[in-house]
Amino acid sequence: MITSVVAVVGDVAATFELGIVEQVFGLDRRDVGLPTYDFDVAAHRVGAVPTASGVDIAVTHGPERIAEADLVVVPAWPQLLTPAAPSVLGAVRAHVEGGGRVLAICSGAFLLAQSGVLDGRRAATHWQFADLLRRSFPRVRVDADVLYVEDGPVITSAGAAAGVDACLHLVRTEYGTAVANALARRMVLPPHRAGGQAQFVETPVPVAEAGGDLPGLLAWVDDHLDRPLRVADLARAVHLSPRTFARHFGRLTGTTPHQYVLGRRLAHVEELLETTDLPVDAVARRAGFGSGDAMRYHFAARRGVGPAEYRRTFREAG
DNA sequence: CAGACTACCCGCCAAG
DNA sequence: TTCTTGGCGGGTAGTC
Repeated sequence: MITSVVAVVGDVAATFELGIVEQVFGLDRRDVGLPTYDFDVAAHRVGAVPTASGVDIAVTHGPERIAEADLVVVPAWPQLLTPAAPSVLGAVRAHVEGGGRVLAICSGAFLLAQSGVLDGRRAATHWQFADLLRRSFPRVRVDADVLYVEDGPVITSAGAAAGVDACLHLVRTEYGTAVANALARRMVLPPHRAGGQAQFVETPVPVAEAGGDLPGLLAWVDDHLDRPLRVADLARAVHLSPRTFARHFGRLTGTTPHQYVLGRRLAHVEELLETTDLPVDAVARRAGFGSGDAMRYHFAARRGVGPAEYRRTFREAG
């Protein structure tokens, strides 16, 4: 359970990325049933921190705040290879070694890499910096093609907006799909941005631009998950050949039609497990799986636990 | 849980 | 020429 969150900034703060973290962890949204956190911003020393636009941020906490946090977020590290203060790096390292979680957005992966917590781990960063990160920290397994990566206690994400997906993913793993969806609704994000993959997401972000009826089709799929939804049928629904449909689908969503449907089904399963007492087999059928066995197979593969245990965990967490 | 059957999907390529 | 389309093969993932 995460109750205390600290965002770490350096000599220059990135307002957009910091704003994402503030939106997710810094605002009181108890009115819609969302959890609240003790949220602070910390730097290597207390005082004014400039932003790229010249507006200063007043930072009132030093590195010692990191030790109190359950979650450390690095919204960005615009200094890239410029080393962070040893006190900050040490605190981040100790935090992870003590079992704490960290989340980096965009260039924030550079601070984590400096601290050593990315050694041997998969990591994402902005595509613009992926090569630099790889060359500078050979022990980090940089994945330039994903929105975000979760490797043990460490989550790293690509460019700024992917930080939103990473934050939602973290909230989902800590508090469940229902809470993450409520947060997404409050932030006016489409629910399917909240993907459903356990370890990493290839790019489950449908972009509502050119692509004919695809966005509409995705919404329709979400409302009819209990149907068979074969790829050939979906292709016919938008008047494309299966081959062309799959190509457009991949370009728009970064995943394949079948994998997308599977992801949506699993997300629905999670929600039903959390919010209803339906038997597991009934949950499977409602989510479009032909059998409980088929559903358990995928659920365990992506979530690491079986559906029954998943439900028990969330019921106990209350 | 193994095995058979089916669906998926990605490289390839000819055609428009 | 360059780009998109859509059929095909066949290895793989998914289903029962």
